[in-house]
Amino acid sequence: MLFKLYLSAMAFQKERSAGYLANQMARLFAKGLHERIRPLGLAPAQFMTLLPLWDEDGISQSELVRRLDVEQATMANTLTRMERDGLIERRANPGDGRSQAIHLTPKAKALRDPATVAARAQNEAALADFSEDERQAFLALMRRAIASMHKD
Amino acid sequence: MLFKLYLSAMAFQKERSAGYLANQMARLFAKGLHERIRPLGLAPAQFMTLLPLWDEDGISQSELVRRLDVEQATMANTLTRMERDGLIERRANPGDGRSQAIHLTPKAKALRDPATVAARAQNEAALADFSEDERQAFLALMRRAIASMHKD
DNA sequence: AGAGCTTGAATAGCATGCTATGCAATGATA
DNA sequence: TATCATTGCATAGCATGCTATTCAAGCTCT
Repeated sequence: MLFKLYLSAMAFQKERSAGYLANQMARLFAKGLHERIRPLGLAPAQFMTLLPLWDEDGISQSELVRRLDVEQATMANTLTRMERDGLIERRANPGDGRSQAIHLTPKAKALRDPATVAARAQNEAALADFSEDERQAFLALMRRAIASMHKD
Repeated sequence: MLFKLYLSAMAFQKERSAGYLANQMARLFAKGLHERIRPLGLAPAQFMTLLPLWDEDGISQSELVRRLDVEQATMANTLTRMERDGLIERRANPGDGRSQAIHLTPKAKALRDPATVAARAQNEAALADFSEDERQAFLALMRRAIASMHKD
């Protein structure tokens, strides 16, 4: 197997790299979603942060970090921008002086339907020519890759 | 089909959203790659930018933009950081006073092998439990989603 | 030649993410 | 109870990306 000796010198083809394609795909998803929800005054990370809050208002920042799997500092900054934009309020948590309860404003509550519709439309645009089986397979493969990288 | 009427009000489940999974997957790829190439003094976007340059030294910024599909402003900033880090030089292009030829330093040329090995290792970590067929299918599905979003 | 369009880059400003720190409120334990 | 560890957040600093703007160099066309 002589070719194995030359593996490290072989051209690294980005079109065949899962990481390269994942980056490009994620940027296109974010860009497309941003265009669709910009009229609502939302940015992608704000939409993502609203998802758990629409289901359960008043959870803490640390709970959001757990559910969305981003770093605490990232969430703190996103919440600051959402507060600035009138989407959330940080209220003192009576039970624990360290944590704050994140509450949605009426404005944020009203965005649930249109924002959800926009996000579904973006997913549909990406998977337009996928069959139902292909969609399920694609989601399953992404979940496995995520789980595999999470192990480290 | 009454349920259709309630589609917009249905919970948007992030685990079933291709865009959400793509974002999470891309972040994990970038984080893992960054850890692996940090000892080389490289960041992910710098590695990506080196790929076309290792194949063809001296191309222009606009050519890099075309090959890597990022915005011109993004590339300009990445190149500024790479110049700062001693990876590239911007030289005047004799044929066209507007463009500059991007040339690799010996330091950048020497990083080709170890950086390529690191990137392959990250892809392998993500796809560790994928069969060869699954890997090919995964890459093909990502390329199709990218192409579909590119149409807009 | 001169006006106007096109192209290649830089810069400003902002959103997302990450790591590293620092700090205050809790909790656990000797 | 005094000390130490843990937990919840904020902030600083930086890398990537994007849009919008500006500027200079080339090109076109009359």
